[in-house]
Amino acid sequence: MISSDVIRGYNDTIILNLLLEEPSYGYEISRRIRSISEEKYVIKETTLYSAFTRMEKNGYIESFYQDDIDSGGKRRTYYRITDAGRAYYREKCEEWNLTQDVIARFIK
Amino acid sequence: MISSDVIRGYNDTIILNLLLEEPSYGYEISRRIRSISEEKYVIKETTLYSAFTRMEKNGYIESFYQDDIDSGGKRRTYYRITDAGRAYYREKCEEWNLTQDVIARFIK
DNA sequence: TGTCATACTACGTCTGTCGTACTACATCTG
DNA sequence: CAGATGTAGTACGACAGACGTAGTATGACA
Repeated sequence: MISSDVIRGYNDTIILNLLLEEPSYGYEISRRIRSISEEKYVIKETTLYSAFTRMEKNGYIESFYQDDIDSGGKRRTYYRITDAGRAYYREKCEEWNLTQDVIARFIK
Repeated sequence: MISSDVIRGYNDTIILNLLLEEPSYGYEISRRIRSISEEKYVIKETTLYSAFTRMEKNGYIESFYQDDIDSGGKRRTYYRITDAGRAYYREKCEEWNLTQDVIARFIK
């Protein structure tokens, strides 16, 4: 099991990747990261929600409220990726590929 | 070009990798990282030297002084990897492989 | 003589993650 | 009916690693 700390700097990218498909909210994002990573990575709540705040401030995502019927009319904060967010995601993907390549030269 | 920040947490691993072969000192490590990465990664001096301090404190490396003839008898601080350092390096390599695999699932 | 390369050290700042704790509602279980 | 568990967050302070800036000191080279 991995900690958010070793993924530091790429939590935002992971979240944006999931928001590419459709708007979502904290708890769902959290569960999806967990299942996609096959339980290898469980993001901390504080890490997740502070990423939302930061990314909304940076204009990478936008929030809106939605009262879902299936959860007994519970109000959730949904997030939607913006064009700036999509651009940032692409940049981070390129950066990641470079980084990965560099680190690989020093790892056995 | 990559910053030390995106490699955060793996600078120590990179340094240890170079020390696996033979003891070395700051400036040389710096140049080797630069050349091995083909100028893609240039570690900051402060990052490098604080990594030395941290790793010596953790027992992963040991320092010794050597007055080199080829550099006009200049005194350099050399570092040598310890057994604990080798073990730590192996752990970090495994962690890296896991992390890489997880992040890859969220990167296009 | 001055600039460049070498070889560091000191100190304070910043960012992202973490730990802990707390709220609130719904559903499930004994 | 109570209490545990799952859902869906918020608040706040601590911490570690990287960064920026600056300064020291030596030797080589032009």
